[in-house]
Amino acid sequence: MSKNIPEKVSNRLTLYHSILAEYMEQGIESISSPQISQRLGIDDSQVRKDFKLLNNAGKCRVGYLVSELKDSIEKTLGFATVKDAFIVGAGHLGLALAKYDNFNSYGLNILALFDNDPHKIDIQVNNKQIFHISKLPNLAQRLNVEIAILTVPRQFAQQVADFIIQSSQIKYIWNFTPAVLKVPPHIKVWNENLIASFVQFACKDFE
Amino acid sequence: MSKNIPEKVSNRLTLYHSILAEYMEQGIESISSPQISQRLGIDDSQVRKDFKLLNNAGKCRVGYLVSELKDSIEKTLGFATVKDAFIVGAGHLGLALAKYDNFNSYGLNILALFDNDPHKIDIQVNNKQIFHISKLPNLAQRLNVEIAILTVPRQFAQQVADFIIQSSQIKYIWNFTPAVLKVPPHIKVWNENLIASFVQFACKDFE
DNA sequence: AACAAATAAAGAAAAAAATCACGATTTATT
DNA sequence: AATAAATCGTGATTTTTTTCTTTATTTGTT
Repeated sequence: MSKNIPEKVSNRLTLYHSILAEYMEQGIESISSPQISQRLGIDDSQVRKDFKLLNNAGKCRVGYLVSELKDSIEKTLGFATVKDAFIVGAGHLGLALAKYDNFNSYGLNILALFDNDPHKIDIQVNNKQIFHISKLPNLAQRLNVEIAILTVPRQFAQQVADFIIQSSQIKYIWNFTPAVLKVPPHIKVWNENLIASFVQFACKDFE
Repeated sequence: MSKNIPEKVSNRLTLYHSILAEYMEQGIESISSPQISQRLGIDDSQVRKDFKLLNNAGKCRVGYLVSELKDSIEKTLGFATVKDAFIVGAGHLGLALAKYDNFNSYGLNILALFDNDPHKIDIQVNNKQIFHISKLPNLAQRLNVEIAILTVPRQFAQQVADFIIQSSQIKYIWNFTPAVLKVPPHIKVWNENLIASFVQFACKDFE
């Protein structure tokens, strides 16, 4: 479905999507590639190339239809395909993600949180319950969950990853810890590397 | 200093750095490119090419010296150059970042947090105080802070950005909100786009 | 001492991504 | 009606990034 969209393109598509949502709210019906490119500081032909992948034709001198374009992006990026996930680690970051501004409308459905701190157990966050980590394998199986969002402190990252990998059917780990996890080949890890992100930010723009 | 390192490379360098820190802790003195490449699931010649940018020679049949390599990465990515920053928005995400596992050792020094909720004012988080947002312009000037880390809810993102841009000397915004900010050309925004990140994760690995 | 295996180094080739350039089309303006 | 301006679409070009290939070096083994 969205397999053939390169990473960089899908990154830009989500930014376009956000701008389009804004235009929708304001009742603006069309948008041009230069408008978008200026907002994002990129080349306008880049924007058109990206839109071409969506098979969404624009109109000369007018631009693209906001609602059509927005729908196309949602279809292409699979926002309608719901993927269930658990958050592992109910610290500030875990709670922030549990409350994150409509992850749901992007296809990510967070079902529950897990932690090992007894004080946190059974608390509800944004309608999601916090369970003890020992309940994870059982619940993952019953609810058929394959994605874990790892938000524990760095020093526990590997052991918690080991635990969920060997005791449950979790196959995908979205890793928010700075640790580079060691995992078997059938487990896919996506590193949300905030340090790297900051370094890129810093390298790109400072003199 | 690190201007000429491409984004992708600096991203990988931080991952290498994390692995190297782990090797250091374990007292392992040398590391080979295949070891690293296997851990990260990338090509080994890629690793060597990256290291070549660091001007750090390896030794055939042995590999690279862990400590030398780690130092080189730190120098190249400017971890020693401290950049002061404010966190704007003391919600869960803001607090998570304020407590984040040694941002400091990567050159990011968070001085304080800001919020508009009276209940949060004057609380200390990880030795950093939370101030009312109205104090930001003054403090930014006195402390000479040019970086704001924006962690407010999406619906307030633009107005808060407008406020800090026009009332203070903030020049760089690390934007953790899903909003695509409208800013004047002299302001640099770096989007930490969690939605995009998830989409890439989802597109890359699911069938 | 000779040989085999692992690895770095470096250049070549391939692939991917971004930018440029220009023709075609549409809308607005004179 | 003619002209101008804005914008799309797209092929060509350039740049960047990744992968492949080969050679040389080092270490361990027979």
